[in-house]
Amino acid sequence: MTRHTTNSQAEKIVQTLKGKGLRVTPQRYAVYANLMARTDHPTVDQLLTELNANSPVSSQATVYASLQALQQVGLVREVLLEEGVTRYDANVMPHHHFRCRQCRGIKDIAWDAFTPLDLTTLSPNLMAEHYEVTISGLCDRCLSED
Amino acid sequence: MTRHTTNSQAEKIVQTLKGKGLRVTPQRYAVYANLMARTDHPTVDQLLTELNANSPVSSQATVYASLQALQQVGLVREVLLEEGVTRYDANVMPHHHFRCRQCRGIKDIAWDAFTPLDLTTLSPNLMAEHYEVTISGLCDRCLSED
DNA sequence: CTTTGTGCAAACGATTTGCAGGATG
DNA sequence: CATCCTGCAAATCGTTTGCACAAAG
Repeated sequence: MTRHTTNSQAEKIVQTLKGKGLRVTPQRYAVYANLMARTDHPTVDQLLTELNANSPVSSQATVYASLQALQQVGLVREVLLEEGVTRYDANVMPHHHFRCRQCRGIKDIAWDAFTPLDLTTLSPNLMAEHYEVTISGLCDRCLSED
Repeated sequence: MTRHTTNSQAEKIVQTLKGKGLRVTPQRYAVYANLMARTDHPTVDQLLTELNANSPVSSQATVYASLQALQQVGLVREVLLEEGVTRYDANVMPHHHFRCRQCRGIKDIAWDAFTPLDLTTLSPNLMAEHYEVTISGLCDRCLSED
């Protein structure tokens, strides 16, 4: 029994990649599986460090390439909430983000946490298609640490 | 009569800078005045190009320094909506952003365009202090150009 | 076996930094 | 006139690219 993924989960990830027309390489698999297993939207550096923590799995350039490939087929997306920091997220369903102003951590907020906004009244000249809310404040951990 | 700013507007900007404890230099003034006069959240490059369009006003390094100084006293803020692109905004009042997925242009959306969201129901463990909405779609120009 | 991915190192672009001379209050 | 700002060039950081070899289907 592996620590983070059962065989059926692994197989599911392989099928997802194949279904999108991506070749399944150990590196690509590792990047996607890691992103799927976490909800903290890591940076490339964090991802790379964790992948290679035990044994070398992927080079930096390949992580970049993998993320680009995954992004192009819509399995992964970028999260931009902070200057100079690009984070990646395997949750491509619409959702909101909470960012702690102290520890800079990020938490997903369920899409239905809010009553849907009415985009039709925005402006007759704009075609609004999608929206997301970015919330800032203090997270549970930083609140209790005061 | 100048094109973009009357003398009283210029004086107001000088007073704003002084009020925040910033020395008023031609470069700093130019950066802030330019940002105040536009609503399109330019990048450093755009800002620099426009400032020096007629006569040399500021170096690149100084624009960066000016923006940093202005940001620290809360007269200017960053807008991050696109990978690798940092934009600057002299409108520090809370407001939302619309981003056109075609021309990549950005429009401000008034704060009261939406009924206020209820942040209290988010989670008992988070202290949500602020939020902003990011909307995407097609802007008026791109809609009519189809 | 053909196509695509990987890893390395060099290249790149945006931002930061060190420092000497110049302007501000 | 003490302090802070400016401009230049070099340094830095994240990301991309060129290319030879390796792996996937």
